[in-house]
Amino acid sequence: MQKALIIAGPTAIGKTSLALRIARQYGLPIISADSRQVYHELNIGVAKPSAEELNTIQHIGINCATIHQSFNVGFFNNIVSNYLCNYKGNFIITGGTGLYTQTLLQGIDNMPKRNDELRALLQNILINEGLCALQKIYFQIKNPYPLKDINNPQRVMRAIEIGEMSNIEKGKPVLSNVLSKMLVLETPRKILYENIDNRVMQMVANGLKQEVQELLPYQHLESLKTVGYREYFDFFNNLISEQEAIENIKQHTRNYAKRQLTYFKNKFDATWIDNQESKKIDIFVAKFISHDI
RNA sequence: GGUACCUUAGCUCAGUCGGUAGAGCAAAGGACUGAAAAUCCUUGUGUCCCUGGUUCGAUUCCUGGAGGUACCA
Repeated sequence: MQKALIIAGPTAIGKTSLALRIARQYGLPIISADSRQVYHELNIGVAKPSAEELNTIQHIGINCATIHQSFNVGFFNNIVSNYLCNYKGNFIITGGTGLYTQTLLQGIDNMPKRNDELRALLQNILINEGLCALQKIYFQIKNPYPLKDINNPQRVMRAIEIGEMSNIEKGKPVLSNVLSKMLVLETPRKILYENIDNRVMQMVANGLKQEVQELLPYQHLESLKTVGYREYFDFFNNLISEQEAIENIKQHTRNYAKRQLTYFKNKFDATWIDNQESKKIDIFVAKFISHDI
C-alpha cells in the first residue's frame, strides 16, 4: 500500500532538514504543506529549501504559485491530487501549515470557491459599517455554515460566501487510499524560542532585507501578509527602525509557532518525538516505511 | 550645583478630585474546511520606588531620601 510519512511541527524545529534526510535515504519525493513556500517570489523569509536541494529531490507544492494569485487550500489540494494520479510510490509530507495537511487527510468539502468580487464588497461593508453589518448578513442565511467564531471577520465573510449549506457535498480525501503516519517534532518551549530567534538572525544575514525591499511594490497583497515581510515593510515605510523590525519578526514567529503547536496538538493523531532524538526518529521512520503492512 | 518632570503588571504607559488599580504588548491556553506565516476567543493581586507625616483610611496630599529624564549653569 502507498504510504505517506507526515513530518509536522512548529517553525524552526528542523522539519525541512529531517525531510530531506529521509527523502535521500529512502529515495522519496517531498510534498510541502506550507502556505508560503508555494510562492516562487518568497525565498529567504519563508525558509525554503535551497535551489540545489530542490533540484536533487523532487518537491511538490514549492514554487507552484505567484504572490499575485491568491493561493489557498483548494489549490493545494488539487496540486497534490493531480500529482498522486500518476505517482503510486511512497512519499513524505512536511510543512507547518496544519490546515493543508489536515485537508489532505480529511478532504475538503465541495463548497463554493473564493469569490474575489464578493470579498471586495464584504470588505467594504466591514470597513464602512463594521462587523455587525456582516453578522446581520450572515444571520439572514437560512441554512448557514455553522460558525463558532462570530467575531472573526474573515470567517463571517467566508460563511457568507458559502451561503446555503444545502448543496454542499462531502469531499473525498486526497489520501483516502494512502496509509499515513504523522510525526510531530517537539522541543522545550524555551529552546524552540531560542531556535526561532537564531533562525531570524540567519535570515537577516542571508539578505532578507533586500528580498523584502524588492517586494515593496506588492506589500498590500494578501500573500505578503507574512511574518518576516510585514515587519520589514514597516521598516521601509519608516514606521519602525530596522532593529525593531527584526525584534518584531522574532516575536511574531514565536506567536506563530505557538499557534502551530495548538493546531497539531488538537487536530491530529500523531507521534510526538523530541527533535534531538534522531535514533527514535529513525526507528519510527524505518518501521513505517520499510515494513510491509 | 539649580529648576522642572518622572518612578504603577515581564515591557510601554493610563488612572485613582484620598476608599489598595487598568489598557496595549508579552506570556499561557483555545478556536479555525478556499487569506491559515491569516484571522479570532479566553486568562490581569501588582511591597502602585523607600521613609516619615496629615487622615477613620494614602498608591493618590505633604516632608525627607533614592533612582531616572530634560533644561539651565
